[in-house]
Amino acid sequence: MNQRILRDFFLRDVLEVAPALLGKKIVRRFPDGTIKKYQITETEAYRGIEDRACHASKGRTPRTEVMFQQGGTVYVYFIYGQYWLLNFVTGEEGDASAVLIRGMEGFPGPGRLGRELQLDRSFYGEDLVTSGRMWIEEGERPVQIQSGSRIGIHYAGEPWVSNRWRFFINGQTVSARTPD
DNA sequence: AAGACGATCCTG
DNA sequence: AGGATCGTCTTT
Repeated sequence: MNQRILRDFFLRDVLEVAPALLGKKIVRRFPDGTIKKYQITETEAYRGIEDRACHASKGRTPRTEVMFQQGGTVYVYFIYGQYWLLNFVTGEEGDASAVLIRGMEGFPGPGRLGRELQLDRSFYGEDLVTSGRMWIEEGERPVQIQSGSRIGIHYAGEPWVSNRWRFFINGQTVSARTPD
């Protein structure tokens, strides 16, 4: 039941992992020792260097470096001077794909969940399979999964802006803007 | 060295 | 509708 998700889960195509994460729980052990679990409600897939919306499409830089590691690695980045966004690397080493965690129960929105989880630079490169402060556990299987286009990537152009690579659980609060 | 901008959120 | 706020990348 409270079973940690292991490496194999993450070593698949990001388009399999992103919807499969819905309903699973992010488990966070905070610095004071308390442990909280949050059900994942919304995700987005970013699929390697060819995906113009994916940060890895800019190549290997200090920022994108961990995206090229094996699945199960955490990729966090700081944006708009305020928010740490949470991503899980997927696939084999070199695939450079990742899932953006866009919402979790009670905390819709990637910025808000990052704040709740008290993310910071130190999570860059964290391993979800071995970490003692953040990992993933099994959860409820979603009744229905919906999809839509990804948010905030207008610059990417076709087909990337139109690919329905955002996934969310039916009935859950989702990101602002029309859930086409 | 300087400028532009972003996988966001909050306020008015 | 617009401001906050700063790391990263691009351009000089």
